[in-house]
Amino acid sequence: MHDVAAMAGVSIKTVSNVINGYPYIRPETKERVEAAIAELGYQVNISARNLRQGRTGMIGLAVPELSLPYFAELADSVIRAAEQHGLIVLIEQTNASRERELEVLSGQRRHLTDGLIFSPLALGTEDRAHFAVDFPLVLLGERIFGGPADHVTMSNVDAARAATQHLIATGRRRIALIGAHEGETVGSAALRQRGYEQALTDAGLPVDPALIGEAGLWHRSTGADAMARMLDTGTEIDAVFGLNDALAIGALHVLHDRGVVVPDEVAVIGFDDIEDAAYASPPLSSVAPGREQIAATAVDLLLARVAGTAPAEHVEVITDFEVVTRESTVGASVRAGAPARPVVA
Amino acid sequence: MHDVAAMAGVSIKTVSNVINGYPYIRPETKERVEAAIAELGYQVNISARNLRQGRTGMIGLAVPELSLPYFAELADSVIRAAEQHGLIVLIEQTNASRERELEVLSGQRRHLTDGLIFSPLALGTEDRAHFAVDFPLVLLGERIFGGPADHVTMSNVDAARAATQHLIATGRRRIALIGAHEGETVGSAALRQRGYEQALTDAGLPVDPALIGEAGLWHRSTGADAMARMLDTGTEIDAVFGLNDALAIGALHVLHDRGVVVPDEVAVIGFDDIEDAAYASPPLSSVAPGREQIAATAVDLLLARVAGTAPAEHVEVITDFEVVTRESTVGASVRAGAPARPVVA
DNA sequence: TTGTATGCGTTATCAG
DNA sequence: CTGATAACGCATACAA
Repeated sequence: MHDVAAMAGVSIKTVSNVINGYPYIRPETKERVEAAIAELGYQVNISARNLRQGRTGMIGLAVPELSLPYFAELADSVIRAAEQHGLIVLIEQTNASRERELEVLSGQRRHLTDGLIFSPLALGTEDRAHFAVDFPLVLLGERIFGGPADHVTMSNVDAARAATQHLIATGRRRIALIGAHEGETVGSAALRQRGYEQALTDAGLPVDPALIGEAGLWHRSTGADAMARMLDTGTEIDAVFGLNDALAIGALHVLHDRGVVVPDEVAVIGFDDIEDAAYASPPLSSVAPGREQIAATAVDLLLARVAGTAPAEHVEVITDFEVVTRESTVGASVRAGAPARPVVA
Repeated sequence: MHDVAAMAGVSIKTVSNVINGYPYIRPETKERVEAAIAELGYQVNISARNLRQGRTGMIGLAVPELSLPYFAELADSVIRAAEQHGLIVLIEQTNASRERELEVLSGQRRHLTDGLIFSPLALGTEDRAHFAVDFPLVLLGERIFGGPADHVTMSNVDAARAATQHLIATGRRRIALIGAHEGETVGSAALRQRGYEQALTDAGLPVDPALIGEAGLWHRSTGADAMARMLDTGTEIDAVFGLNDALAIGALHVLHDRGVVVPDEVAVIGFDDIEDAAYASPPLSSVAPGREQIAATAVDLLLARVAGTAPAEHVEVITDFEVVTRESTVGASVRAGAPARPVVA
């Protein structure tokens, strides 16, 4: 910067003014400075600027892991949304470990970012207090802990109910649930299960514990395991509701392996509508949570919090969802009478 | 830091010494300082440290997009590898756009990171000069441009040849290739196609242009399109080699849709061995490129470059690969005689 | 419209 | 072993 000032024959302050677009500056001066900048290939030292301004232009995004397609796609969307505001995203993987999630909140890296978008998975009710942090924080997912922070989510209960209703509407009666978390009451698993049970009850169907498959982590492998266990016990089913698409794809895998025809014998629906879903064999019906909308909203909310323009109380945003029907629930043989296009819930 | 020093009754420099693990420091002093740090909840200001040290503790990772599973999994691995060294990863998405890839190299964000791991896709031979940058850079993928930078890659040619040989070994003769880039000579597409052609020629089989399916972007959708086009022209095939798994999964999707039985009528193999592959229906054979090894090597190489301990000439690392056989090529009916476990190439 | 001087929070130098 | 003090590169209050 000194060199640039010297070359342009101005003071360092003027260089700063030019860089930051200060308006009251003589065109010819500006031109000279810009020429010098180009000539010297000068670039602002962001560390110095950060130190001086106290802001970093970076936001954190903490997710379980990028190898889970849903979070990869979410990260993609968040990065794009942040880019719109000239922000850089710094991704942290928690591996859904309680310890790592607490670390994220304790904010070792807090000084690196202006705020954090956090999708917690492992933290439970007992960790409620940890969410009351003194930096801008937006939570993704249901307002889990009576929320001492802003949060953005779709209604898990409503969406799960809609998915289950879709199965019921296509004639299914013995609907297995894959991905339950026994004993949990506030997480996505519990909420989605609640929606499932509501749909059954509303339709006058019983809630059969034999149809509830546990799966701690929502991976393809755990979905496959849960499906296999259920089939092994001889439980009779005509549909599967995977609490996310990875679970559903795992289930699909096992069904294929056992020679069960989808959807003729068993219909399958997932949740998240990751890109995989559309290309599964058969294509997987799912619930689309409006990923882009979630990402954009979260970034906006976080920025408002950073800028101090957000309301004092914590904000809660509920985003839209959509039940997307594909061959896994509405196969050729069943398709007659069913809508050919995605159904908006 | 001042406050901590005051509370502990020492100078600010001593606090710094304690934080940075300077050895020659009286235990009781250290203890006092640590108590003060805990008491005040003090955390170092990373921006200030960066400014002072000229290093940021962050490295950049530029990939096309995270919604492509291969790059999501790669990012996952790179983040883990970087973590081992106490580094933070900053992900940038190029969308495989030439413009964005050049931007990444022009280094607007250079001062934010100590170095860059870059997986280019759009840049071609004519951009060769842009890779000669004055900051630590490690390229992922084949040494594309006579490499004015370090790079880490597996041998695309060898791996593609091995994949094709596997198809030939299981009795396939009309092997379609999906994902070709017409006219390209240096990118992954060209190299993998070369391996495919070598395998055919070695086996005395003809290289039939009708079997080459173009697909610019390697997405599921483009793979599906290419497969559909080829089937529409009535080209006779008994196997498909997707130049990556997304393409192969797209192809699988179309085959399923047309009622073609995999692998009985047509065998399918992909490339990358993303997690999806194992859970496709049927499970997809693929080439595993040793993702973890690539990530770890790239990070190590970059750090050596940052530390200045790397050799003056540019380094080229070739990583291992493995042909993983699954049901899509070795179905129940064909499996007899074929190895039951992954074959190491 | 432009220049001067100061401090952001650290770490490094060099005495003591 | 510890302390005083000078940078690091920038943005801003204040002057001119």
